[in-house]
Amino acid sequence: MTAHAVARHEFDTGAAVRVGGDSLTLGPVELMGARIRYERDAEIYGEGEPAEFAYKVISGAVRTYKLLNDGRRQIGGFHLAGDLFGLEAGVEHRLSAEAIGEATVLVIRRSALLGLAAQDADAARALWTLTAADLERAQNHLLLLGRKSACERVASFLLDLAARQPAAATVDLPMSRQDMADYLGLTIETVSRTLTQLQNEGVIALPSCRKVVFCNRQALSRLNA
Amino acid sequence: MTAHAVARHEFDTGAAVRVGGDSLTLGPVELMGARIRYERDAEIYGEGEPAEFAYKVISGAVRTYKLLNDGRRQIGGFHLAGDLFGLEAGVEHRLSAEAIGEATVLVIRRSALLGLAAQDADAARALWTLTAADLERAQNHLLLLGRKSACERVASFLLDLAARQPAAATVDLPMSRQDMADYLGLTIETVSRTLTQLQNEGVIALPSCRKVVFCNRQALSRLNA
DNA sequence: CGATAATTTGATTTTTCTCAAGACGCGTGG
DNA sequence: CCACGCGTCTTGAGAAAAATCAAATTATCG
Repeated sequence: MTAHAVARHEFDTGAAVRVGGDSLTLGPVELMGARIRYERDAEIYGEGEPAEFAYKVISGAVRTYKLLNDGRRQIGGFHLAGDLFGLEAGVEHRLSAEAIGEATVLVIRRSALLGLAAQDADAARALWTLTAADLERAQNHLLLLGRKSACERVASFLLDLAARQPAAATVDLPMSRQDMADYLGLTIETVSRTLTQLQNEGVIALPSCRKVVFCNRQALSRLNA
Repeated sequence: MTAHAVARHEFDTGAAVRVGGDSLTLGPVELMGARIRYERDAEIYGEGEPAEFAYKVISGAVRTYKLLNDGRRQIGGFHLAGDLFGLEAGVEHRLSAEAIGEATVLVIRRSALLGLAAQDADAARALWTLTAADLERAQNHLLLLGRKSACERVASFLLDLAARQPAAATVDLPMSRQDMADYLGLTIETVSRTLTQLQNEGVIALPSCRKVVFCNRQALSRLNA
């Protein structure tokens, strides 16, 4: 597939729209979006709001989540540089989104995507495929929350994060223990204790609380079940 | 929307394809599928198998699930009469599917749907929307598994099931306690105890272990959080 | 350097799981 | 029609996992 096809049909707008660079001519102009910078914990959109835009992380990280009426939170996913989020088939956002630390995102008008999909079958297929990828992630997450132990959840999480980060030496945790807990269906104390336990077992090292080094990836994979 | 539009664009093949009847002329012929009957616990497809078909439940119920290597099971969803399942954007099934009790399903060739989507933007949009609906269900399920108590999980489950069943008087449980447990991320004992507890509190009645009567729907809704 | 927030650790409680036994339901065959 | 056997469901007691409450330690930021 050509670079142009990628830009048009997989909405890899990061490649198409090297905003700040000089390649604005690549990709259809409708896909251009403004770059927006959000500060730590800033809301990007709320659950139930009209889904006027989809987003792509340029730098930083974003969490999407749902709340129960008493404030309990379930984080659906963490979105790192290059990840798309907030794309909806329906008219409203089904989760809320917030910046974790400072984050820059590219904003893409949903109507532009819909218009493109109405014209171009490959584009429509690409939108479907993006949503299907979200679904697959959610289904794996269900297995984690429904059937894995705390230790297995943490191990799965670390491996997943590592697989998504280019730099392989040490994994960076852009999110707090609370965020991890709310993603893993645990408490911060359990997350912390589990990390400590993995460290004591020599499976990982924690040079700082936001950095993880894999000392025994095989042991982690076994825990991944 | 006309009946024809429904058939073409929402893949409501049950309406279009009254197989065994005489209305075979309704709807595009590609959407026709064979009716297949599965017996109790029969596998319809397995995780990782090529997704040659999508399915629609005609009668009975179907469970879709994932397994961990040691046999732990997470049920992703229960599919009742009228529900579509097994539709994939990618080339393989991401969960396994089995009949719960005896079930009849309509089989729809995936290539027919893809072909239609390639021709017809509305059809393509409908496929996307179906996958998005699955995603929404999965996201609500994540909140349930990650953050709700056993009692809240059971209450949510019963309300969800009731909302999907036409007959409002008593809710029918087509699945075993084990199936419920594997959907709710609990054990059969906890499910059973929770149902008993709700009965003792006067919130539900259990005329038989597969039937539930709501005695206090408001109390259930409160538990739904 | 100090204040504040985040993380870790400890003690205890709660929830849910596990193991075990008994009850119930259902189909089969006498 | 009833007895039996088998699978499912319920109930109980105890154990385990994770949550909660609390305090101490460490990191972060001005």
